Amino acid sequence: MPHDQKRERKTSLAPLSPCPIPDISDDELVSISVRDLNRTLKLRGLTRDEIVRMKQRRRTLKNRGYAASCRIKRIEQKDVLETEKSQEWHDLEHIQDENDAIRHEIETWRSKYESLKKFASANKIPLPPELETC
Amino acid sequence: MPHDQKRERKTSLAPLSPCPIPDISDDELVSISVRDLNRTLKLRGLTRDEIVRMKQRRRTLKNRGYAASCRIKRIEQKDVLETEKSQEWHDLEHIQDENDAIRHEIETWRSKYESLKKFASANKIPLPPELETC
DNA sequence: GTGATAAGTGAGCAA
DNA sequence: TTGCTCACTTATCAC
Repeated sequence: MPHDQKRERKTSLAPLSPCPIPDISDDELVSISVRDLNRTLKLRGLTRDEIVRMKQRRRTLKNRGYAASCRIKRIEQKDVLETEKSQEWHDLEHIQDENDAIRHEIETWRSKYESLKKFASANKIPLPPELETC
Repeated sequence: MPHDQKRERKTSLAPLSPCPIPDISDDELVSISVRDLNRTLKLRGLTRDEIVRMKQRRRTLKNRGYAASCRIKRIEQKDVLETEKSQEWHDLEHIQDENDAIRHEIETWRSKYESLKKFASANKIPLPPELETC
């Protein structure tokens, strides 16, 4: 069995840099605007180093999300390709059937024509040259 | 321009654990057998900790290779899908043309048949009922 | 232990 | 700064 389930980290994510502001969750940190983040950081009186680490933490969290979208996108594109391929296969099959039906129809008309020719011939009915073709 | 060149790490890879045996290259480390590795490690009299680190380094290097194959495989599979899709498209186009040609052929035979019918009708030639169809 | 793959990290490009 | 994607690391899973 090639492992079907969606895999999930059992370990807590790398701690990143320890968060200097415990009451800002990761979710908040990534969604807050830069402007608001700066204001908050300033209000809390964080050191420059702490600020840098918060910025980096934010970037990392964002990257985590980008990576996820990137993987999802890849899977979807593959899915689209497979769907289109399958659709084309059905189209091909359909047109193939149609083709067979048409070939059969040709045979019908050709046969009708032959019958008339045979009838003419059997009854010694002369046909004009342009109708003698074939 | 969406960046076409094959990307390459500019930074030296994560140093992993500092290599306790400078004269074993990464290439050698991944290709050597476990048996030989153990022998070498023992001969050099490495500490247990150093041995563990060497083992981990080996595993990481191997994983690096696996990841590369995995990426290549993914790209190739996508390539196969696209190639097949393109092939199917050509097939479809081809059979479509064929279809048109056959439809045209039907018209030819039907027309010949009609001409004979018209000839019969114009010359007051009675046809047996089974040839009157259509 | 080996190989494969999902998720996460960091670098570099593009906008 | 943001979003994406590549190469890489790590955790897991199957064998």
